[in-house]
Amino acid sequence: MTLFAEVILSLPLDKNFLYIVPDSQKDLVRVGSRVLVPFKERKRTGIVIKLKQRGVPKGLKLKEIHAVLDKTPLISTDFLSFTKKLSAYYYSSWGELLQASLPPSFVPKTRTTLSLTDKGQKALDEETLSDRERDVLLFLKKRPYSDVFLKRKLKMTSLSLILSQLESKEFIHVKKEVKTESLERKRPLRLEPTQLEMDFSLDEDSYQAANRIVTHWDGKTFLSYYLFGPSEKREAVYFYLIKRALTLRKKVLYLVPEIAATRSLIEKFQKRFGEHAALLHSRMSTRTREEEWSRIHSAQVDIVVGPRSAVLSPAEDLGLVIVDEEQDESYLQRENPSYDARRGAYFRAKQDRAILVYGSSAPTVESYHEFGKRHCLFNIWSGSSKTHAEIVSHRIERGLLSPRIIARLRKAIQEKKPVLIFHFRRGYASYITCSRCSYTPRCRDCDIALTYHRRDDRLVCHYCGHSLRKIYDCPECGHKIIKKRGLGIEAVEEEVKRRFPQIRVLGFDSDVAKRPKDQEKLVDLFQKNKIDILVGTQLLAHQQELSKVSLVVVLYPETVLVLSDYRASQKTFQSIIQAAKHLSHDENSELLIQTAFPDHFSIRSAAHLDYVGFHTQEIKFRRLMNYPPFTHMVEVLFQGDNLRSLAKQTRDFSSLLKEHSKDVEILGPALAAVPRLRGKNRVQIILKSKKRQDLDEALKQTLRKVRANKKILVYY
DNA sequence: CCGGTCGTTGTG
DNA sequence: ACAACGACCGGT
Repeated sequence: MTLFAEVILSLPLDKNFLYIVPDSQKDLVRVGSRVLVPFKERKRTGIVIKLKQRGVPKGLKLKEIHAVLDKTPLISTDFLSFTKKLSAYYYSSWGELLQASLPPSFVPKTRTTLSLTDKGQKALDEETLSDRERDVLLFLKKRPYSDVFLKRKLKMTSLSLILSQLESKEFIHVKKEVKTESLERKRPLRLEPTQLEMDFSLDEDSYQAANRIVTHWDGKTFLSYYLFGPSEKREAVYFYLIKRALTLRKKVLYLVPEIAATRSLIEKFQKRFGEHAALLHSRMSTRTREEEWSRIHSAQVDIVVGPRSAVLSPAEDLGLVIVDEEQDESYLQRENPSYDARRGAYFRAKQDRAILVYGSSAPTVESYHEFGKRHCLFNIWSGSSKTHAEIVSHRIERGLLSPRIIARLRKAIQEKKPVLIFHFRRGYASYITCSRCSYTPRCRDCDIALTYHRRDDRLVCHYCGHSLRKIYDCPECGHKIIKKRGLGIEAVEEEVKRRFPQIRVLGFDSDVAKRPKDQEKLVDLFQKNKIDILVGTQLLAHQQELSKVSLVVVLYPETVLVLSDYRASQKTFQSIIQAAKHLSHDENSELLIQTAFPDHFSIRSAAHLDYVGFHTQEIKFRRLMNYPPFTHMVEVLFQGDNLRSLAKQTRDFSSLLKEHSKDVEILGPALAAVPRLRGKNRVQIILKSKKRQDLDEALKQTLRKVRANKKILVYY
């Protein structure tokens, strides 16, 4: 009897591939093993998801598995089932998701190296080549290159054709090789038991919450909760629950926003849990990541801490899954394979029958609604500070900073108190424009006005990063370009310096401090009172270790509000709350919000730190407009060079959707919010439906029939 | 007629 | 995704 294996490969396809298991490999291969398989003249690594002896379609010339890479299955059936559910929910490819869960070196594939032969060398002298062949050979004259690099560098269409011709003429040598490294490179484990430094001083309501969770926790039932309260109190409850999980000998998964993957968090965990904890984050070296992965996989650690991708970590037997700062959008992966780690955490916890705990001081409207309805939401706000807040109505035409703000700044400076100013807009001006003909420089690839950055005197596209030197004369009419509109953080910094030349002001944004290390440095300077006023963007608001101040100024939070996004109000509210978090708890601390929309409910309720008030209003709007959580919402984004063919593609897609739809609202096709990005046009279709099942049905049927360059984003 | 581009199709 | 294949296109 022949044995066959269904193998899943990292391709953007909803498809498995069938291979013959050669007799020599029969005893080795298992479901969950990595296998090296021939695929289109190359070798790729796949995961075995099924082994069978029958049910093989006839007339298919199957290939044999080349090698089994694992002595024992690398991926458990639980993990397979979890990733499958996640990929189905987000219309992502299962194979790509599985690949994303593994360190890159664990997924070897054929690498092609091209080099010039002696014969090719001669051919170069004899001039019997086409222009393109010549270009390729000249490039390879320097040194051998990989085909991928050559393709990027030469930007030639049908390069593969040229290469195969050159190869058959023996002008180049093609070397194909697969590097399979051994996985046995584990860091030796320090076995000394760590003295866990844990302080469980829970106040009354935190204790109530923790206690209720623990009472219903039997180690074999999936249950989920929401902790609504300030971060310090949430953390105390988390640690209480972590201890509980550890006594039950269960593992813990602790998700934090991307931005929080800082040294301080790492230190906190290593101090508390020592070698029990593994940390994952995006800026880790490949080597460290492999080591941490192996430690988690071999159950050497009890707690895994990391950003969204940590939901794909190989921890087994989870007892507790924590998602802190649940409102944070960095949990949503927008690139393929797209997924939302928040719902990922749900699938994961359910799979392992673990306890799932979300937490935030400003929850998403969706979660607050859902958990409130189920009575699984704990409000642990009691005893929190009474901040004095003030909304200053001000139109920017009358100057960037209102007189009232300036007066407060002056007072703080006199009292030698540090101040934090937030303005959620990078650069000096979001666009510049000619005062005569209104010409505005735009990105050549993205259809977006270029932002002026004064620090390096350049115009920058905030979508693709393309930049050019500032232009002073209008290319249309020759007039001087002078108007600067949509003033950003650099303008605020300049204004503060101009008003208060004697004090130390510093900007804090991704342009000043891109790397976490530089951010830490600036935070440290502020900590040591070497800076009087920090002017920052969202990046500053997210800094965990910033010392508390008695004056926080938020400028024009409506910059977030104007986004054409159904979550704009929520984002506005949340960004103010983020900023207000840096206020000290004493009586005199003050939050000032300067805005041109003083009556907008998201700004009003944020000023009073009144989440419930905000939620009550926002949920009405969501219900009225059929937005999540009252509907499930999916965005299908099409990208292409040619707008006309895009239009046809999307119209066809839309009419197919309509054919298969039952109770699905279809919006569009319409130009996406960013109509052009990196030289590609973008058109989107939005789907909304009360029942996820209806939406699923329509989309699945349509996708079966259509193949186009598109990206699917599931919002809820 | 050929070299090159573009869209479609299959990958086991 | 990527490569292979066939239709089309524009210069000669």
